[in-house]
Amino acid sequence: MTKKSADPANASAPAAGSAARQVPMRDFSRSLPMSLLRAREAVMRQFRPSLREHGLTEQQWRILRALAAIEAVEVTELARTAFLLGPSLSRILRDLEARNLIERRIAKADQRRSMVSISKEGVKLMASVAPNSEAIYAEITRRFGARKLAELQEMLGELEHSLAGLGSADDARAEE
Amino acid sequence: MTKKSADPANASAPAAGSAARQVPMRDFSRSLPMSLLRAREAVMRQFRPSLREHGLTEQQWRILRALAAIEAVEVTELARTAFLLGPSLSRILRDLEARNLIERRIAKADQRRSMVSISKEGVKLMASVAPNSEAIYAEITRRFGARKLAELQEMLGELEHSLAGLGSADDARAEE
DNA sequence: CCGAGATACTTAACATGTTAAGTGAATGCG
DNA sequence: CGCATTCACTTAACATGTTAAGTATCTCGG
Repeated sequence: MTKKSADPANASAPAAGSAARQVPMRDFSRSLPMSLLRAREAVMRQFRPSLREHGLTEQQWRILRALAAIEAVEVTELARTAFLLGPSLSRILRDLEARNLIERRIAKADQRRSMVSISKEGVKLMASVAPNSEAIYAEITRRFGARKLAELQEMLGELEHSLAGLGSADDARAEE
Repeated sequence: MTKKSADPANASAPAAGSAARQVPMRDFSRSLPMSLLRAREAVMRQFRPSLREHGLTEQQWRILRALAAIEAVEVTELARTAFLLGPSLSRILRDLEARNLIERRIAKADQRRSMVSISKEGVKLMASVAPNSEAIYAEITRRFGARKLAELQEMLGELEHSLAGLGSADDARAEE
């Protein structure tokens, strides 16, 4: 495990065509999406092993947490809360229901909607996971600093807000 | 757009088996992983349509960008640069090679390693995508503010750094 | 009433994330 | 030299992300 071939820092000879040089791009490792991806991965890396011990994925855990705070929700509303796309949620709910961690019933007023709620078993599972999860979060907070953490989340919220309504709604360009 | 706000006619009866609200945790929507996820999604939502028009996924684009800066890399090194796991990279490289966007050859000194490089077609494709991509990035920067963006990325880097070496190496707790 | 359009999901299809196992090639050590 | 280890990937298997269709239900104008 010595050095990995060359050092890519300098040199940077764009090889074949000069097309790449005509459109110079930022150092890709410093792009915002990459920064966000790496930071999130660094955080999730802490939680995954604990969740895995309880047979839960990150998304399943998100759903249970979202359900724990309310009586029942429609699937669409749950998708927004847990930040999952409909198809993902649909699959996960099917599995969680098969494991008896959640319950569903059709809304009486509207046969299209189904109301989802956490089951007693789901609550028990949560109770066995939550302490560990909270401890990990506390350690992260301790390492990074509570104040900085709040600042970071504030900035993330602002970023999200400043991009709201750019590409989310179809801009109806009629450009085809 | 009928409002779905409060109680949709069924008045959400206290529900016989409702087990919610028994495991107190932080408001889950304010957790760090969720903040990071939402922020990243808000950003990527801007890029995906453009990439899609060129038949590229986000990950494929990351790989091409990483390759554009160098002559050739080993797969393992590329995985680190593009922040992809081995198996994902393996599949994507197979597809990119089939599309003639990259090239591969076995390293002479070590038959296990394969050196990957971008092809001329790959460079051409990049040249057709990069301007649009840069424009989007510029717009994001404009909206959020260049200084704040730099600050944010600084903090993300610190977060990543402060968590380095927590759960990455197996802690061999022997706690079971 | 009725049928066109909107809603609330669900399925399908393809691509990636994630972990575990497999394969072939180098290395190190007795 | 022989062979167990380690390495550098690749496959496999399952779960989710992402977009497009499909299905049943509801709403509303005529």
